[in-house]
Amino acid sequence: MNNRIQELRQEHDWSQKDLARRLGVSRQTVNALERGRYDPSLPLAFSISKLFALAIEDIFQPES
Amino acid sequence: MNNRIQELRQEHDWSQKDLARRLGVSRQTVNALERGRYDPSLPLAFSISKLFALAIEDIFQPES
DNA sequence: CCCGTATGTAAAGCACACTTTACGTATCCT
DNA sequence: AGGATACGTAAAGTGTGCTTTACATACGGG
Repeated sequence: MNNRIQELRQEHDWSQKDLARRLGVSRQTVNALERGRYDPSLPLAFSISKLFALAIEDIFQPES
Repeated sequence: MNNRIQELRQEHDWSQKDLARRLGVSRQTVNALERGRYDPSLPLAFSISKLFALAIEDIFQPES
């Protein structure tokens, strides 16, 4: 699962810490998501989607 | 997180077992999702979304 | 009555999503 | 040089997503 989190975060000039705070998760979680270490839960994916005002499908793309 | 899985499955006249097979998960997983025992992983949410040809947002709605 | 199908649920186990604490490196500013 | 900020990562712990096996109930068709 690829995602555009880092790209979107940088467009907003937010640090990982800033984004983490806005999402209510730890900075390490944001880092892990950006680096593709794991996928977010569905609720967290919705939070990200709402924060960036984009559809989940516009932020996350399944591998194949 | 509410979802319309049962409704969509029934529209297609599929048993939980049928749906599970199409999604590549166990019947118990489909049952648990329909009954709201837990949310699917993001990859599984995408599989469901593709199977029913609907956006994730049209199948899953965050509680608040 | 029996059999097959559909559904709900439980227990045990594994992998992953996420946390806190902590440490390392790089960069920038004074 | 020193301090602040940003990022990457590791280890240990908790809870959840999903599996397999298994059992129970209900229904419909022979």
